[in-house]
Amino acid sequence: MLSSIVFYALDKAIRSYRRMAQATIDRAGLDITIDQWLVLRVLLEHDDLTQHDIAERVFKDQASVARMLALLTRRGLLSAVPLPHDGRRTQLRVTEAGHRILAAVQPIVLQNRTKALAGISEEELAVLRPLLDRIALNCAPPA
Amino acid sequence: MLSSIVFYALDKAIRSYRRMAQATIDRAGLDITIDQWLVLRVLLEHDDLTQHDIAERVFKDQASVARMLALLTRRGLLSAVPLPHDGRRTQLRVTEAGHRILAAVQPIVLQNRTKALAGISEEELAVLRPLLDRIALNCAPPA
DNA sequence: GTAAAGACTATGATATATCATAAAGGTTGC
DNA sequence: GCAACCTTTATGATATATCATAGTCTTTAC
Repeated sequence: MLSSIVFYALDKAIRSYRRMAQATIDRAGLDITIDQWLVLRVLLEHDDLTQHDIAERVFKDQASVARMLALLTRRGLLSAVPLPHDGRRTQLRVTEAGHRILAAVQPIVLQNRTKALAGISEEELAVLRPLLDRIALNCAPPA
Repeated sequence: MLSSIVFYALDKAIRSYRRMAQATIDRAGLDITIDQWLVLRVLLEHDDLTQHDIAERVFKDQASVARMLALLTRRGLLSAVPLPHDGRRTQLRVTEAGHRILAAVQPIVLQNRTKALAGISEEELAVLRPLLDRIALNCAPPA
């Protein structure tokens, strides 16, 4: 049975969470995806990252990050100022509008996490985390 | 920290697995995605499902399933014969080529699972499963 | 029987995932 | 200085995710 396979349950859990999270953001009238939110959050704290660095932090592909940055910039949530010492790169800064939307999304995300973890104890979470890390590690490319 | 959040670890675990799994299939010279494989597997055992039924089983969207079915049919892995008693639907049957690719992928998938779960005990898995199910349930729409 | 309601599939629009690669800039070795 | 190499970004191609909706067919209510 499909349902007996742990990877199926894994996939289902994270997808359920993402759907629920996006729905709550949409319902709040906020025009941003959770992936965009994640990237914007990272940039809030580090404005000197390459696309590759960002991709590593959010565990995405550089190409995906490139397109998300372009989108965020087009939407005015991010500004890209050319860096003087490296003609390839830009300094990425969250704009005023970006800050506003981050602030608006933040409490929603916290609520979502609480909702998603309802009925799960700290001890159980403490078991869960290393297992997930182990799976990721087992599947990581040889480097 | 991003890394301290269980959902991040969840996302990373399943993505790592998917990347690894797809890489092993590609390396074996098999031209199929793991999502297509999943759908094909379901159809192997049930050829009388609607797209909605299939979507539920593989936890995807009906629209995604529609496109995957079109693709699988275009590639000759699936055949769609109109059903006499319902002009909207077709009977979906895995073709000979479909059977061959399923058979070729099967052992790879088993190896991948083993690899991904290396160092994780049965008891740990027994803890993991209900936690994942609980998260999915907590996030499920009100119905 | 027929009109309304419902079920099923297909598709448009937009976003993300992934690989591969092109294009441009930077660094190193000499 | 320059050639070879490396880094960074952008983009093409294809697949999937999601919502919304159109189009078709079936069922239900009456």
